[in-house]
Amino acid sequence: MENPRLSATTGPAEVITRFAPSPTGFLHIGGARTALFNWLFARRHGGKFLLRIEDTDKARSTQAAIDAILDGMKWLELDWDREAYHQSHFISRHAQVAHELLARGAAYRCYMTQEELAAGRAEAERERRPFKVASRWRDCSPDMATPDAPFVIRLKAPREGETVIEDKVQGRVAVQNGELDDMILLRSDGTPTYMLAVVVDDHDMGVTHVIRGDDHLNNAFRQLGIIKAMGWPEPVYAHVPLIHGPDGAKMSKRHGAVGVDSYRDELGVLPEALFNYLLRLGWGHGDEEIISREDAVRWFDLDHVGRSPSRFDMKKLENLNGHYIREASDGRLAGLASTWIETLIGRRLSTDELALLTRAMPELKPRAKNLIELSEGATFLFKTRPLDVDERAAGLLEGEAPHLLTQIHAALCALPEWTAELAEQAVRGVSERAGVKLGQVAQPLRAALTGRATSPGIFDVLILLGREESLARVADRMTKEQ
RNA sequence: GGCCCCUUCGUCUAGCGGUUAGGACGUCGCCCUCUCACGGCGAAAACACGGGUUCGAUUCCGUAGGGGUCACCA
Repeated sequence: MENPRLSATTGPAEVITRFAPSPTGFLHIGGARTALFNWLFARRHGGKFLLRIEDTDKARSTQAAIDAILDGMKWLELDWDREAYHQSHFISRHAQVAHELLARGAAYRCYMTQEELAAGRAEAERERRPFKVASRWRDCSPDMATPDAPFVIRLKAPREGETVIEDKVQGRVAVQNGELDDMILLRSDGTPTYMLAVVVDDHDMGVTHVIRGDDHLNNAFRQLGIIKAMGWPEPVYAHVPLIHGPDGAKMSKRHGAVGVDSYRDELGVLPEALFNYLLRLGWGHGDEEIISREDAVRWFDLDHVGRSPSRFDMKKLENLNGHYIREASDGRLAGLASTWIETLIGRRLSTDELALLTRAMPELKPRAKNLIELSEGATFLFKTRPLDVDERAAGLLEGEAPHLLTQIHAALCALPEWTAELAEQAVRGVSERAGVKLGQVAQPLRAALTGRATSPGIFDVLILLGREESLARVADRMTKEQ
């Protein structure tokens, strides 16, 4: 369906979207998706994507939180246009609009006290009916007010009729105006409320499309009251459903990782994987699953954003992450993994070791679905003898193993050249002579070389470790001569 | 509780009155194979329920279930 306001628009109106997080912690995974959708929509239409930090709640806003949000945005490469705005810089403008509304008779000074409000709520509670503020100051003439008493400025909300939003995601949503009460625009200390601030800022910034979480849909009706009273153009709204945890409730701390920083720093997720995952959570483009940034910008639209909330699925994110790890360059992955490896082995990696890690990447990559697994799979390269051996590897080194390893050692020692092909011939030769399957020989060899029961292909391991180190590790597990 | 929104495989989704209801993750089986992965092939798996319109409904209405929101927070 067409939005009448849009079709009435003449000229090439530039699309302007925004992401307006409140800096009370990290960049929330849900916020990241909201930011992503806004970014995509703006880029898709050649418009602007703005960032505005909603820091008017000074008690809860911190610089660290602001930094965390900017950091997360940069990591996901969601670049914004112009500077990062701070809502707190505009409070006098907000107050100005509140007074303009007052002058227009669209708002009024309300001298109700906290006690009166509390009493009203208690009464509503007792009568089991919803509480709506009904201020007796609404229709008073201004001179009746007690000049020195503290007051708030409330919007004179319409009481008849209904307010309608043609939401790009939710469709037509209507609410009876009787449901809306006179919300506060300016607090008794003169500071603006969120409801006023967003509307004023969005208008001043020229925001054309408000794409945000579903949890703001109810707010939109009240915000529209301000917009109409000021005679400003209504933005196009798109309220996207929230991301839920596996249990179906709004994503929160108890669901584990909610900040994008923990996906990067604790779960070893690549930004392109999270980008792709978040994009597909609540939006689809036919059967496409692996979607590049370029295609995302080319394809993104609001029409295909789903109307129902979606559950966060770590398994699918990891699958995507595995895909992007396999796609990533060996050098980049080595750089990323080195940090984890260094904490695993308790020391820094040398330049040579970083080069070795890069060389090993083609064998390591397909075996990891996050950077942690990638790093753990690489540690055998950097361990020092005698190797620590895990339980399963220890089992592989029992019985006939030392005897077989002695033969392997002899065969490998005899190699004229240290190549995977020759090593394979040698090891196969040992298994044939011993009359056992290759696995019977390869597994003890793997345990001796890596201390683990799983690793990259054993002949690749031999090459990566090199002749000297390989032979020494095998020798450590051979039959001990008496 | 009032108001608002939602409902296709376990999960993310495609579908826009007629399809053997498609894909992906996950699960299971097989293949590949020196282990684990990767990769390949295949399987099980969904339109919440009840009505109504229609020759026909995953589109309409109720019910149920889920979610969101109800501050001098944002």
